[in-house]
Amino acid sequence: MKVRQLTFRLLQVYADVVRTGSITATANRLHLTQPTVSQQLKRLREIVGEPIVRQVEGRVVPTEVGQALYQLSQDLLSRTDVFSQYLDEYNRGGRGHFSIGLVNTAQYVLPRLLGPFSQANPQVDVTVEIGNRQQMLNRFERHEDDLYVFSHPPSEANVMAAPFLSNPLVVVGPENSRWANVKDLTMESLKDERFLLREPGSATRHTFDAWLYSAGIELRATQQIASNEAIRLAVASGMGLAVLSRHVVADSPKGVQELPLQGFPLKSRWHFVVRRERRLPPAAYRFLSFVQAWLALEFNEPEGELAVAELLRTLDTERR
Amino acid sequence: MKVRQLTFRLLQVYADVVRTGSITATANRLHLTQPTVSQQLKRLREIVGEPIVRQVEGRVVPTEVGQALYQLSQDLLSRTDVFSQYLDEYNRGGRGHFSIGLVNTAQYVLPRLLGPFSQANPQVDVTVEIGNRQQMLNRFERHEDDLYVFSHPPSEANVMAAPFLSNPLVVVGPENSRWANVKDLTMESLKDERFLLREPGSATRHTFDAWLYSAGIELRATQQIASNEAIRLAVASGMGLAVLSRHVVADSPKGVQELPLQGFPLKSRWHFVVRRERRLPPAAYRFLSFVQAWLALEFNEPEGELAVAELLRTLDTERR
DNA sequence: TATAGTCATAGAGGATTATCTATGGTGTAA
DNA sequence: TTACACCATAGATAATCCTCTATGACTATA
Repeated sequence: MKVRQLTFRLLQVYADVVRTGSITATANRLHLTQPTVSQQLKRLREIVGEPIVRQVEGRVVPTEVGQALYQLSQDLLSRTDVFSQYLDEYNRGGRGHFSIGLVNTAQYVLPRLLGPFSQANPQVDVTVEIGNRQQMLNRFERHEDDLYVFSHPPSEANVMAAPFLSNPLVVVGPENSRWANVKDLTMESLKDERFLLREPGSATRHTFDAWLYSAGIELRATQQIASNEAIRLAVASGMGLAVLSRHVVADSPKGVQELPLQGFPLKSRWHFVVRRERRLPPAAYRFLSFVQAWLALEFNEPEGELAVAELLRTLDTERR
Repeated sequence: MKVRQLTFRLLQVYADVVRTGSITATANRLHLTQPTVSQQLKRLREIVGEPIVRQVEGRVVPTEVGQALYQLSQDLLSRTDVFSQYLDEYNRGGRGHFSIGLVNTAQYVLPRLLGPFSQANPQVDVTVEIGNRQQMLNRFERHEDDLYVFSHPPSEANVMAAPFLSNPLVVVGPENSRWANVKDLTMESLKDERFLLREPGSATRHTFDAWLYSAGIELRATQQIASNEAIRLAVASGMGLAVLSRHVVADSPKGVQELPLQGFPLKSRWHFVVRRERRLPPAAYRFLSFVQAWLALEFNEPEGELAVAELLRTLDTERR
């Protein structure tokens, strides 16, 4: 058999001829003329190298080989159909895979979005990558993920960012800290306190450093700890103060409390970041849509909802 | 997905690209140029409507959709391959089906050919139709079978017949018949005996009738019985004499014996009969080849072997 | 035995495909 | 950085395919 020349079209036509038992009927059903169908059959016979139909009492009936061919056709066509359905589902975003890269702090919030999404879309497989800002930037450079969450989006051309959720940075101290009820508390008063800081690659650290710099303040004592969670525990045990995302504290606030420092909370927002040139997997698109709806319902973040909507609109116009 | 335009060739090329991870390598393996393969991929992508490969560190790797497509390709190609193998086997005659129509007497001999053949070709499915001459002629007219065995082939144009086995018709009487040892026994002596005859549609009857007519003899008493077996039993129980194929008697000779009548045995031969315009199934062809060999080995019928060889040769030249 | 329906074949057009050579871009590795 | 390997694109050509109309052959039914 000359497999190379075999076409799915031929199989489709052939299968219909076998079903209807008539060349003319198939021609009508498929909006072709009768000679066209005849010729398709002829070509298929040449490909197979063997007669596949013959006429019996005015009906077109498959030969023995033809029957085997018919079964093959049905088999192949239905499998192709399954794939086609998979494709549709994939394009609808209800199936498939995407990966999302998170900066550390975002891991305290994103599960609240990813959880419901996965529940609603069990066929979607999400890979979550977590690291500090610098690590995520590296992944971003290498195009390793489909979607990123940054506090400060990399300022590159062809990058789109949607600030979807506020990420207030607050100063925290241990429970019953002596600064807790001080009025008009300023950084000046705290500069002799020991501050527990994230490592330099971290976004939280970066933001705080920038603020300190612009305020012209230099800290006396600092200690570097690479995990928000470790910092929270250290603060609780009285090792010092720290600047953390309010979400980190809100998540399990035991042993620490927010201090009412002037100028705080520092405002920052998490951004969804995507590359313009990279085609976003439909599942990721669907996730963004999901987030948009969820923001309004659960997070009361109308601005974020708008930003995501805008992002989706841009993605829409870019992919066709 | 545009299934209509999908080709097996495209899938073959694509599958090879995925396996090798290189367009150039595939081009070499398939004896194509690199741009050709590139374009095939492009076309396949257009058919699928989705990117199917991308480049990662110099290698061509399938996307998520591409992986699903690869699996599909493997699946479809291997199934097609199975069909292709079936086709080969079918053409070799080692697989498939044919039907053979036998006149009654032949059923005493043909099992000795069909049995070994089926044993040697377990994948071949044979339908055996049995009837008297007239019934077989009807089937023959309607093209109902692939192959026939007649004593007297229908004299039609486009019919080929190969006399493959002698079918001597003998006169039989009961064991210890008083005619058994008579010298120079003639029909004249027997014309008062009762003869048990097959029905008029039967070939045996027809041959005997013709012989009687040419010999100018008319029988006194006859009785018609539609089965060779029943006739044999009736003869054994002394109801009369009969003309039967020697094969019928040889098969289980109890209670009857051949009478040494002058002019007997009447010579006749069984013929394989096929229509010229009908393409013989390869399995039937293989059966004829088998018979040819078997005739020499087991039946000592060199003439038959030659006739079958001649038939096969003609069939060979007619089908290409 | 007409007649209507069904299929095969011939001929022709335009569209699509398969394949090539030549060339340019891009990323990898020395 | 340079060189090389690899892939994409453009342009061209011959083959093939798809589809049509026209027509002839066969078959079953009225």
